Amino acid sequence: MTVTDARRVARRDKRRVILDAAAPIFGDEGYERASIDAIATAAGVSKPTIYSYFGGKEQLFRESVADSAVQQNAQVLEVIQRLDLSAQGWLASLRDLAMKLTECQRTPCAVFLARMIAAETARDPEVYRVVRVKAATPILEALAGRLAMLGNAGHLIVPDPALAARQFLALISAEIAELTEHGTRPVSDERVRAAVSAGVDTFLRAHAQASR
Amino acid sequence: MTVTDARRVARRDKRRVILDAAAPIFGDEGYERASIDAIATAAGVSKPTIYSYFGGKEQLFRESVADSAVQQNAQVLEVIQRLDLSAQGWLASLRDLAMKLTECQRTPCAVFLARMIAAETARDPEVYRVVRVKAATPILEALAGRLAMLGNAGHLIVPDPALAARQFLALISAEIAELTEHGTRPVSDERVRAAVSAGVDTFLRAHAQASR
Amino acid sequence: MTVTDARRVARRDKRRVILDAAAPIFGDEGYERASIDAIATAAGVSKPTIYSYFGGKEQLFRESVADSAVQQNAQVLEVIQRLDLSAQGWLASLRDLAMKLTECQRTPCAVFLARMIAAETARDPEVYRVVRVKAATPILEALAGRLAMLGNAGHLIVPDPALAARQFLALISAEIAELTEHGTRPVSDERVRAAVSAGVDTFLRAHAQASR
Amino acid sequence: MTVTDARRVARRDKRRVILDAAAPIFGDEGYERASIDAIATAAGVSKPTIYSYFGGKEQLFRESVADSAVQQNAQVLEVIQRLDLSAQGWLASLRDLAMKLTECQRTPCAVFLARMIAAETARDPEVYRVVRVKAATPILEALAGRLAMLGNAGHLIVPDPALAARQFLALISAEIAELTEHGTRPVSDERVRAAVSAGVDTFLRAHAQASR
DNA sequence: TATGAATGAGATTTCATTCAT
DNA sequence: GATGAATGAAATCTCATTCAT
Repeated sequence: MTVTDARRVARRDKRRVILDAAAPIFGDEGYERASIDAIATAAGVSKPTIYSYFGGKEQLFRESVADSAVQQNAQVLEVIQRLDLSAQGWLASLRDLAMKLTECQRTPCAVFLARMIAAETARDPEVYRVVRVKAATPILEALAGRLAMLGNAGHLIVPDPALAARQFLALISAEIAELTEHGTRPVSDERVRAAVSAGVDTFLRAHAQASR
Repeated sequence: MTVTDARRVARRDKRRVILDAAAPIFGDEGYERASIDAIATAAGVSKPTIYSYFGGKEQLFRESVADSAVQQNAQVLEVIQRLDLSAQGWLASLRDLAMKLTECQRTPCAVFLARMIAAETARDPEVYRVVRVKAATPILEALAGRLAMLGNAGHLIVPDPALAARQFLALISAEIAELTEHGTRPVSDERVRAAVSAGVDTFLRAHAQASR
Repeated sequence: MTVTDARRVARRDKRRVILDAAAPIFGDEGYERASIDAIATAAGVSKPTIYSYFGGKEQLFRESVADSAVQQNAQVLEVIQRLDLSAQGWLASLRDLAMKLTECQRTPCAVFLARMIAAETARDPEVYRVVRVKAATPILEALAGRLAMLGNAGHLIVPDPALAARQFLALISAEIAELTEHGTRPVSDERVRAAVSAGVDTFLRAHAQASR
Repeated sequence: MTVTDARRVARRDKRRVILDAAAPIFGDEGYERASIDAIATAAGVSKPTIYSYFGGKEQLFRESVADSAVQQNAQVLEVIQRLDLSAQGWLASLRDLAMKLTECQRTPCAVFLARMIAAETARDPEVYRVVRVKAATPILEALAGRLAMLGNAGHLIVPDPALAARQFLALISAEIAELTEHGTRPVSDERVRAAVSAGVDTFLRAHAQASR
């Protein structure tokens, strides 16, 4: 490995350290309240270092959002790909998928993304766009694909898989915000499971085969 | 009318003027970026006047949220109460209700509330709570009541009206965020109508009578 | 009593009420920190009333100082006039006078005056001047007169009574500031008495007749 | 000298510059009227620099008082240590000491301290305490020690040196406040000398050997 | 390259003072 | 004559950003 390579790796490492420090602070405080000072301290670097790596607060923020979106995407895609399509297993596996997706949504990373989209998209539409490109769309497409497979296999009626995917996500989280008081109250897994299940039930009823 | 009454009215009017000026600024800029200066200028009063009426930025913000929640509640409740329960009318009226609710959700007032809940609840959980008490819960209960009536009338199967209400709202807005790119892009009524309709369709399929 | 007279009395009463409210607030907070609002509330009147009676904060302050000086003067003069000049009584009476003067110095009114002179004379020399005219000089002259009488009576040697008066006051308070930590600590009468007595002793030694 | 050392020196220098700028402004204006802006301008630095060095107005004030107390202490201790104890010299030297102490008391630094104690101790008792620890007590002890030496040498009768020290200071300044109208009027050295001398005379009479 | 030091700009908040009733 | 309401001006303090080492 050459000296230059070593430097490039060091750079990448420090980028990672800064991004990992930035996300929870942006997530907890919001864009405005989050101070570069706090991020620098948390990352164990000095402020000018952050400026040299990212250029400014806004850019750091965007990269932080994009980075979280990528992480979120990877996590969720893996979950989706595990859906069992077999005749015996698909139903239980779909319920399981719903729970796993809900867990992913309650990850600090996902909470951060959701908050930033809601809070900062009006100020900077790029925030929404980057999350859509790096997470929302791939996730929806993957989920739509899997639901289509369930349709093809004759387990469900899925005339519009993309729509079904969106509705699936909407239904399984329909009760979550109220249940957790927007993330300000801890809730037992039991109750989360019940809420998610109710969403899956409705989804299944809406897409059931006539015979069922 | 006595002098005191006149003063009380003047006070109330000025409160209104300030609240009306504050909501869009908080909504556009978020709590931190919104400056008292800007709100004062928009309201046509001086900064100290705002402090004398509301005590401080945080209190003004809370009152602004509460005020918007009350307005939102009034608007939505009126829409819900217009649901036609008759055998011939209920289906078209339910579709119409879904559209009207969606319109209410895209009102500046509702956009403001949604953004503030997402952005500021982590900082101040009271934000979520006041909106729940003054808007979310009454709206859900009213909607649940109406859906129950549709159940009683034999038009739909509604074993859990409160759940059905939440899912109804979730389904009709499942596609809206993506469609409008989180409110950053204008969208034709046509496309909104299609998105809402798809949600209603799914809801109906999930709650259909066996005979249908 | 005519209507006009009644009004004049009412005016004087309200002046008194305001002055009585102002002195402790100025005394506790200092000129800058004391707010007209607080004084108005304490006096049970509105701010504009204070402005109509006194013209402004600075004038209210000056009148408050002058008023306290007059009160202080009256109190102290009465104490001084009670000095017993008789051969048997003068010594005990002088000790008693020293204690009474010290008590007068620890009165809220006197503490207020002392603080205001030290704190505000640099900003407004008139503060010192008015206290000197209305309190310090009359008090010193009265005390000097009494000490001269003790000299004439042959009890003490007092070649310069005015100087002796100043030194008497200086000596009896030489230990007080340290003892009370500048008024921030309560101290037993016992210890105050001892400190004052030590001052009187020194004074007596310095002005003793040869025979003593 | 390393880079770190150079920085540490630079920091210390800038601290000094700020403290030197702050003392006269606090002294002239008092705590409340003194503005950080004015101090920053006088020191030739920006406001945030002051905040980074001292944390806030209150802390800057305390450090300013402590710093002045240390300076005052150094100055006065040096004067006291010069007291000549020899049989031929002590009397003239004591008179000289009294004058020098009076000059020290009229220094801007001492005026600042006296004013701040009187004006701000009620708000923050720490002000008095720090001055006592860093200046008043050491000075009194040093003076008491010297007076005790005069007693040991048989020049004066000094049964309680600490008390004698306090009274000495009280007597030599008994006339100063009135003479200078609390520092608002310039006074000839001649008159100051006479006032101080009168205090020393009384002190000497009170502590004279029987033979004298 | 990385950093300690410094700052310009702007935020909230307070207060003495005046106006209109 | 007395007051509720309103405001201009100024205070403290914070922060993103840059410079010099």
